[in-house]
Amino acid sequence: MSDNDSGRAPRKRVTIKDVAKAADVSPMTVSNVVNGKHQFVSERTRKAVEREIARLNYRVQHSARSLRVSRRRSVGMIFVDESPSFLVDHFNAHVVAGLCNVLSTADHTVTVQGIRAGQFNQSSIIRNFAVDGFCVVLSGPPDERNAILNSLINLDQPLVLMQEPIASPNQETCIVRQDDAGGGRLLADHLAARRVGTVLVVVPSQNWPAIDQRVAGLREGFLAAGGDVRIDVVHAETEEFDSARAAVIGYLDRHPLPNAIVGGNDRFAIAAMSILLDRGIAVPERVKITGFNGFEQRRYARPLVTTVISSAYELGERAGQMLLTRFEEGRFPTRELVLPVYFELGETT
Amino acid sequence: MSDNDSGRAPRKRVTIKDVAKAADVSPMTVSNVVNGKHQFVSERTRKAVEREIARLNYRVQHSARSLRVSRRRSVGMIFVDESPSFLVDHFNAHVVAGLCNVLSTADHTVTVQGIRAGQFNQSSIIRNFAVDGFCVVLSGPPDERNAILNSLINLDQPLVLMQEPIASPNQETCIVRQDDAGGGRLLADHLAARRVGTVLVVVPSQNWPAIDQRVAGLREGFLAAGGDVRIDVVHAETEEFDSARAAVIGYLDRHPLPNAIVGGNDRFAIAAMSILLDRGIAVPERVKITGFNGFEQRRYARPLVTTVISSAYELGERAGQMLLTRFEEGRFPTRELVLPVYFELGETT
DNA sequence: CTGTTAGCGCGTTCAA
DNA sequence: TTGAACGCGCTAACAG
Repeated sequence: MSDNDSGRAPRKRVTIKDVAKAADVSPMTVSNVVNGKHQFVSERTRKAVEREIARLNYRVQHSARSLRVSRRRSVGMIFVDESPSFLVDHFNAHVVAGLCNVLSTADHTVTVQGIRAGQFNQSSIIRNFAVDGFCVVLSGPPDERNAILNSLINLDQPLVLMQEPIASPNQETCIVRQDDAGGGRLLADHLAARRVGTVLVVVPSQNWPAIDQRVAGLREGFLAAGGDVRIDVVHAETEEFDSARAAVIGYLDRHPLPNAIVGGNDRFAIAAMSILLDRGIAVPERVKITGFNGFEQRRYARPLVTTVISSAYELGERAGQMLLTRFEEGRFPTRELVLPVYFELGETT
Repeated sequence: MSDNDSGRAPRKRVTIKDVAKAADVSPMTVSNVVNGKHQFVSERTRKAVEREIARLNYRVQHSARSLRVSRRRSVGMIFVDESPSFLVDHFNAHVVAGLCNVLSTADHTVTVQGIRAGQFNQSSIIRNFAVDGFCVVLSGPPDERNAILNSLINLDQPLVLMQEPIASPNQETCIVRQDDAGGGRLLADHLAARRVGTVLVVVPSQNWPAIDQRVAGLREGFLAAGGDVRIDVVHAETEEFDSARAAVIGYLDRHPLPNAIVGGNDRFAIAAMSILLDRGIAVPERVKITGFNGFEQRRYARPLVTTVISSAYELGERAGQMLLTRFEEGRFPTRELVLPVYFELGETT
């Protein structure tokens, strides 16, 4: 392996000084080489320094550099979510992936954390993040979200709020979201054209602003389409598949079959559909079904659900870009960015 | 919002000194309060200091603290994966969630990064991680994995390797994995008992050690069960649903229908099943199907696939615990940890 | 219980 | 093109 690690004694950290000594130059020169300030270093010394860096296996000490330049090259990604498996949601997973990939290209690092709304203020976790900015997905009822938002703002760092329907409250915060309400309207138009008269909407009881927007858009769309549509909403206790199923079963036990079921996301749509199929109710003939998000998992269920496609990965990328330009240019390029969503016809309508 | 942010001038950073001055104590006392060393601080001064901390909105400067104590309280989670959406895989998502939750409880932070095998050594990204240890999921062919492993070892930091079948190469590295081979054997036993004579195994061409283990266990199991089973393996180009479908279609075009199809994970199993259903081939009557992992998404497809359950979340938790005790006690409690897997009967066998 | 001193490793500033 | 001095904010070690 490396040439001289016979013992397991913790080798002393190799510093810029050590490299300087070995290459017989000043520490400053090493620093210039490390940071690519080649204007200040002759080709020959640079080569020599680089050789010593490799030989000694030198790596910069980020805490020292950060302390000096007060820049961490790092952003914190926070999910306020009741579920411990906050990343299992595909939306979240895509956002993180997009964010990470954009930021790592610019040599930045992403620190992830899921946290329950109730613990947010107690927890020192967020305050302990050593980052230059945050990207946050909030959930929970409006007043709780607001309290968290205030804590975040008090951190006094660049902040990207994902999927928040509110306006950016100040210069230091920027909204990145998709047009969820528009998605709801697309679904309403589609269903209205199919003469749907009663709709069941299935959503988690955990309050996600994006899902609220979808439902609001749905209502709005039906209203605009004229016709007299009855919309019932049921709340599943948790985000889980069985929880959504239970909510639908509860509803169906007490109400006539609706003409359509709209899931707050594809998982909920598929859960609802599974019950209809269990009961031999034909989809889409007797009941139409639509979901929301359009991630790959939707392919597992048949018939394929009609949905509205979210660009979650791109949302993450955009958030990353926003933060990067905020870091480089001192301000966000825009206070709000809204990505479009796309209607995707499946076999369930 | 906060009481005095009239201007948008970047407020100067509040340091321990500022708090000390305001509370009329020495910086050291503030430090002791911040770090909970209450033995060294009287109740009264502590209260006073805490009041000033809150009033001035003081937060510790982690780079300074880290520089001083040479401890970052942070770990890096790395996925060597060809897919940019590395977190969309439920296994990975669960691992991250488990790791994050355990570590955040101990006031540690997790930095995530997905990286392509080919870029690993070029990239300065990993070297730039300011962390106390790494948790890594490797993929790719053995020699490539080995090269990466060596780079990682050269970082000279505590290292947890997830899902690697190898033995821990040194004191600083620890293996955390599940018994994938055992899972393969469970599946083989089950299928052998159902008199399966020909098996198609569908795996991604990207080389995941865990999947190799599953297949090896499967072979072993069939061998042990006696009988003369023919096992064919097809490789899907990517990890995607359609890619798996294409691989299965290609196989079926050239071979008679196997008695069973085993997916390297549930997604692959479900993709294979979708083709059989398209063609009106009865599952499980004509072809039996099994998957691997048992995450919730498996519920979307019907019939429900028989599978082997992975405890990915727990794997992440255990990795976190390993690292924490390594940090606190200077050594890993064990060099290898193997979690069991569980057979889960579905409707496809 | 509280204060003082010193220095972690780096990069900026300025002088050579 | 290179070097020396200094200090970023914090805490270990010790002195009071």
